[in-house]
Amino acid sequence: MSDLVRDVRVRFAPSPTGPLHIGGVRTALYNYLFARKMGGKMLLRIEDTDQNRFVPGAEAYIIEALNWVGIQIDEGQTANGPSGPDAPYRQSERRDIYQREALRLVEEGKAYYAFDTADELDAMRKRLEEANAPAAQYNAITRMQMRNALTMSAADVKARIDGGEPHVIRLKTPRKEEVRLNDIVRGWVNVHSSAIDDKVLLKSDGLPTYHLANVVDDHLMNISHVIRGEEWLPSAPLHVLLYRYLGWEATMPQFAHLPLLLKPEGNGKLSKRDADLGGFPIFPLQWTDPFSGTVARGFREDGYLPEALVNFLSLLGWNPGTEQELFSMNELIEAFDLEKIHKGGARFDIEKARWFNHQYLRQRSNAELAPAVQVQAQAAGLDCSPEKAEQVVALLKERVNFAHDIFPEAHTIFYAPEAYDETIRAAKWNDDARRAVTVFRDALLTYNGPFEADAIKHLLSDTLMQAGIKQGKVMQAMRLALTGSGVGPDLMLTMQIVGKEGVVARLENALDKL
RNA sequence: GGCCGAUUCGUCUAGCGGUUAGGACAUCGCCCUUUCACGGCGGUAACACGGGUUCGAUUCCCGUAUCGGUCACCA
Repeated sequence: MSDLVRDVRVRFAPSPTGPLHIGGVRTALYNYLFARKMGGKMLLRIEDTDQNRFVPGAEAYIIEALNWVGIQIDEGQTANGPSGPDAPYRQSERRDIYQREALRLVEEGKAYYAFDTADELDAMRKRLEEANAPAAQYNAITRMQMRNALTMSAADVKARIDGGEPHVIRLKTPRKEEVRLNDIVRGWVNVHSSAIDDKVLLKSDGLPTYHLANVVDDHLMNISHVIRGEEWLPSAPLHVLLYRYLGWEATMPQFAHLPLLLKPEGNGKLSKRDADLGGFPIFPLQWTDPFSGTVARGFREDGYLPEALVNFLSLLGWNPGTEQELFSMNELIEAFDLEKIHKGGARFDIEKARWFNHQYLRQRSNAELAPAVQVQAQAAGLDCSPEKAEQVVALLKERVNFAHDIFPEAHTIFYAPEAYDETIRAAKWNDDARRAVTVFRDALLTYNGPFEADAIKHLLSDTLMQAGIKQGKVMQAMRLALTGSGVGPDLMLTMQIVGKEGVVARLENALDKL
């Protein structure tokens, strides 16, 4: 580790093989929080070195998803193309660079050409397994039985390459060497080089594998910290070795391997299947698979607010050590600290995400939420003014977790009751109740004041008092008459929104049917 | 299986040798309220196990168990 003060530069480097997994979103978030906290830069690099797994639309999806959650990219691939001094940012467009470095390793004797076919590799692994070898790998021992530059003459190798025979470049992993790595999250990790095999660096299609590409790019892009998922921990020592062989160890980035997101229950890491089973999303945005047409739900489409998702995700694997639970993005940036990232995996509990959504939903203004109600009302063929929508929001937003739950919750406002709750009717509908509804209706008929909750409340209590009826005894019945239900939001406000004519009509209908 | 890593309430977590082991979600109860919800208050609930080290271990070390990751010309 260097004591040199180095500009913080981090990258999020997803592979465009489909929609971004929620764990990837968290990785991106942690990178972003750290970059902002340190006054550094956040890069987005597209790791598309596997042509077979390329999925159209995936890159655009990733960019849109990051944008939606509020992660700003300083350099890298954007919706408008590459932006920054190290372009291009798609690895498929940087193949010359990787080839150059791979060749350099070959020339320096740190890597070598290999010509083994897939079948030959399979046979080798099978043989080793049957021989009960601890691990079936292509390494310092087995490579001498394979078809590569170490077992062939230079002339033979050259002839094969010149003749166009498919070949890869493999790392010549040292036989005995302790590789150490000081991970910010996990501390020192030691791995013996015998556990690292002769990984393919450059594939036969001329593109690099992840290992080569990420090391080369992180170096060239001056990445100071590699913050990535724990699934990379086992290959981190290999990357250290690569930095060393490429002569870049002095400026090697620091590593921080993040704990995984686990299934809500049971064993294993969080998968799409868990999401489907649990009825919740696992992708930030809805995704339509371009091949099958299958649609996967997204947090955004499911009604989650981006700030809620961010807050929820931020606390899955990290905690500032205070008892604060609600954090804006800026507060997260302020509080974020790589040292406080946990080591253990975190189970994904959607209940908590819902609670966060509730918290942020209630912070949104009525005007912001009103359109959601209007759209649903109109879709249901109802007339709903912006003013009415706002009133409905004001009345109900604290009762729900999602904006789209407001309209259904407002059912008793938009629709006069067609049926009445039988239990409440049996318990509360009596002579006093009928009389209360009658006198209130009569009072309403002659009432000319403003039809607002406060005024309605006074009118109601005055009327009931004059009729000698105890208000508490009949309110439940009044609610039944007005809404058909025994439960619901504030009745006076409900009446205000329904309007005087509507209220009178409902009362008369109740008198008729109850 | 080899290698690497992890292990505090059901869940997310605080804790970095001495605490009545704290908070949040969920759950239960009470209060508020004409009802439900929100909100407020309170309750139930955890240091995986076994050895050490120490005056003293949730905390440090070693085992065991369990879980996870990884062992591709995928990332």
